[in-house]
Amino acid sequence: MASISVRSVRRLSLYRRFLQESQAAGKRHLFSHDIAATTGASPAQVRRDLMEVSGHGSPRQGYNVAELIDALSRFLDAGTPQPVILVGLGNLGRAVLAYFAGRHPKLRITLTFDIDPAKTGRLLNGCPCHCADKIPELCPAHGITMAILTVPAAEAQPVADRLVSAGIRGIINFAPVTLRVPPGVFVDTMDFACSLETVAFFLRD
Amino acid sequence: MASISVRSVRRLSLYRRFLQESQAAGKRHLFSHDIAATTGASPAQVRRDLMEVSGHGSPRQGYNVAELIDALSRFLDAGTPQPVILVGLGNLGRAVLAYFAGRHPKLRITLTFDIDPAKTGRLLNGCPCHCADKIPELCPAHGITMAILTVPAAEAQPVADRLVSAGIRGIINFAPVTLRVPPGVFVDTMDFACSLETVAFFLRD
DNA sequence: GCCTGTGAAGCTATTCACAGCT
DNA sequence: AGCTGTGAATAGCTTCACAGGC
Repeated sequence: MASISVRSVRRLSLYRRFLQESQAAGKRHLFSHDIAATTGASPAQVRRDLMEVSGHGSPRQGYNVAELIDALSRFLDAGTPQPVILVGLGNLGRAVLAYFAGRHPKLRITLTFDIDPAKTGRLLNGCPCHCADKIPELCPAHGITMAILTVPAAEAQPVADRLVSAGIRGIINFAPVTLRVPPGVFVDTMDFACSLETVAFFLRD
Repeated sequence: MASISVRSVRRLSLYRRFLQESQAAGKRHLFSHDIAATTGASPAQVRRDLMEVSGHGSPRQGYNVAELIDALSRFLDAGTPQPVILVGLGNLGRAVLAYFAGRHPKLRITLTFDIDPAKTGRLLNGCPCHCADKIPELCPAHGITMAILTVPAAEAQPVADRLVSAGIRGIINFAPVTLRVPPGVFVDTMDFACSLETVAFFLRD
């Protein structure tokens, strides 16, 4: 497989979500410019991205929605569902947990961790919360490779280090910190302070 | 001013935050490779980005931390503090509100909005919550141009439309939806479902 | 010696433009 | 006629490499 860029994969994920919404709304066929319009890409880019998943469209009617969703899912999803952990059950952690609850068939938060004894041992959104000390034991035991990190900024790097040594190789980081991780570990930081500053900058003309 | 890319501005914002932390830790001088190492950029990129703000470093000691923070702030910040509104006080909205409370000298959430009467009329983190109906009245009255959108996915586009007609020109969107906005309005979507799928993809080899 | 600042090169991503199809 | 799929062209971003300075 020719190596595909992070940005293309991200767009493919976006296209799939839009296609699923369209399907729910009763659409059977869509053109590249339809997908482009509501996902913010150009029609040419949609077609080029879709080359990677080789879901063929017809010139007459465009893309068959159901077929394309299947092709995208085969491309994007692993065969088996992937368990994900969430570390840090503050406001943000609970919000993210609630957001993901039961939403994605292939990516489910199956365990959560916190250091606060008041939170451990309970269920939140049907999901057990363990003491963060258990990370090195439970992650390998459950074959978990992905984590969502919603701990305070000061904790983020040390917790990330522990996650990595527990076998985690993908992290969605909500702390306003650039994590240092070894090669082969993927991190995506949701840095909204940075986003806000960036948007603010471009409002000044 | 030569036009600068969104990505450069984002990195500059990241550099500044790192410099502020370094300053708090007692650092007076830093080299481009120090900044690069902890922000995930290359040293050459740091230097190139910093060309834009023309904060001059010396070959002997690198960059003077205090001077560079000043230069970055002059570049990134508007002269006066910028008020920001937050719309949608669910779990996520409250988490984001708590996160920003008092954190940024130039960007402050000054008003929040929700449609739930149980939430309106109260203070959250010292910030008054109004009924969403008041957006068209209050935003222009307070000269607000930026919004953080933490409403459910189905509400995001209609609310965004109302924000735009109330004069909002920058939106940080947390809903898993690509917003359609007129030219001149900046949107940054924090799409963590998408991020998680993308990270998951690259873990499969 | 080892840094910064920067032109130039190299690389990646996006768009163009058109052949081929229905 | 109007779409898809795709090679070619363009635009944009990142790194190289080195002159200049301490």
